[in-house]
Amino acid sequence: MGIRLQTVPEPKYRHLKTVIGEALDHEFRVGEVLPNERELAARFGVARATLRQALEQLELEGRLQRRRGVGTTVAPPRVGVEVGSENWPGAPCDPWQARDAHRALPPTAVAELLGTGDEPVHVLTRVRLDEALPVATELLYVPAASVPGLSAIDAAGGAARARAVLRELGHLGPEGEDRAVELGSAGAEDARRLDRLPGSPVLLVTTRFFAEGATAAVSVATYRADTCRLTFGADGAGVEIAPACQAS
Amino acid sequence: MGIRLQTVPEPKYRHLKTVIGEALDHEFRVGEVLPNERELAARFGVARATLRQALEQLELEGRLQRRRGVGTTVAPPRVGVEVGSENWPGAPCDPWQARDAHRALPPTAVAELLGTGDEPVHVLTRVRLDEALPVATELLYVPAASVPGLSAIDAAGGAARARAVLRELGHLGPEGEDRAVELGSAGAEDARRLDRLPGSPVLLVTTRFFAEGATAAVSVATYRADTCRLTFGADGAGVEIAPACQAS
DNA sequence: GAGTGGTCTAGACCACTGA
DNA sequence: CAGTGGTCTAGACCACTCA
Repeated sequence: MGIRLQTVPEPKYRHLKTVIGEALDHEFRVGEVLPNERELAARFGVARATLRQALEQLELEGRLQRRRGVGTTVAPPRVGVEVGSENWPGAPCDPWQARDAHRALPPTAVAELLGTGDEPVHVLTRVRLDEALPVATELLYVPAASVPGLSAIDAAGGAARARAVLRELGHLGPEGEDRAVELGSAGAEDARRLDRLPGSPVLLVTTRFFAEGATAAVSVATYRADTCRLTFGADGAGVEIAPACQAS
Repeated sequence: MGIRLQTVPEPKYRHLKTVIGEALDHEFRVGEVLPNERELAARFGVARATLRQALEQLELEGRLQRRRGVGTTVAPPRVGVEVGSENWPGAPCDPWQARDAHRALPPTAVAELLGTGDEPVHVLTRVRLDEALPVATELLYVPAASVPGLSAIDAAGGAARARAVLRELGHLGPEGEDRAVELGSAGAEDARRLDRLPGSPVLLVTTRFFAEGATAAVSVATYRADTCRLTFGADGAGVEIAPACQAS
């Protein structure tokens, strides 16, 4: 029989994806709105569910943006977000904005990384913006031992306390960090903060910060997978690194 | 009206996801097969499509594994794959296996990174295995200028030629690298090599390798998002890095 | 209130796996 | 071959946005 090039016909939704994808490249501009789903489905002669399967994949790839009640628009290229040489929490260039702080027991997975048994830790909630749009949310777990200068029970709550913890963290001698990236889906809380629906795909970045021979903090950051490209700066010579951090 | 805690009921599929997710934690072991989709849908009193929405998200999170003709099984924890201190292509610890090599025009995006205008480059196809299972595929683009020792038109094809290119690359003086991670979906080719369906979510890792003041090569690697957690080794003191690479 | 995408149903048939 | 997940249909209603 020779080589089997196309034993089985390509599923409709995949063909649709190709066709629409090409149309996006040639016939649409960034921000332009597509015809609505019922219209598109009719035009291609498929059920709406089938069309949606194609649109979902294009959205996953960051080519489309869909918003309930509004419509489907052509997405801009993903923004590069520097993660690799992310600054130590509390350092002047730290791109995160503190929102809140409280004390709580970390999830067991985090507790293991921190090596603090059943002790409660500081939990900071932070947000990372790009052009005023949220691109990530973060939970930063800081053991009490990492911020000895902080009065154990401080009445200051919320953002003010968060900044106090960060200030103390900034005084430690950074010794490096450790990172893992994996795919996840946004929980209800994260989805709200990222202005997405729960279940949207996100990139989960877990970072361990080391100082003075111990794990000083663990960060679990949730980046919008549709709009973000995580970048890890060059660690060699001859290449420009982001220059000085700008005040903002 | 006070605080609105639950204005709208949670969608069924999301509730299903929670319920099944908890069941996975408590009542199933890794590798165990779940009842089939029709059975589960009936048991939960929902349409099969609704059930599938829940299963899809659980699969996205790496908690389930579904295979046509076989069934749905509980997935093992994701494997950590070291990416950060990935060795220079052709170095002795390089975790990739060369499969093929040919000369071709790179995609325009890659051509821009390489800075080789319209010139064809070497394109190596490589695979990365973990425990004998493929976790990633890669296209490595190597400009002719990076491998001057290679006879321009060498009759040796396939894996042999790929190894020749890598050998030459290994002679360069590495000056660092540059990396970006984003979400994508597997193309037909990648899907086949990764033993997944086309369109499955993947982590796209684009790496620039620098040597002698120029971009020596660009790698576009496609990691299975369901089974992989990309790790970026510590760059500080006091933390163990992967020891010597074992011959394999 | 009109129009959008999001959820859901109850079917059907197909492609693939493994016994 | 029987049983699995994958694709597809033609509807329906809901939640949300914005004029």
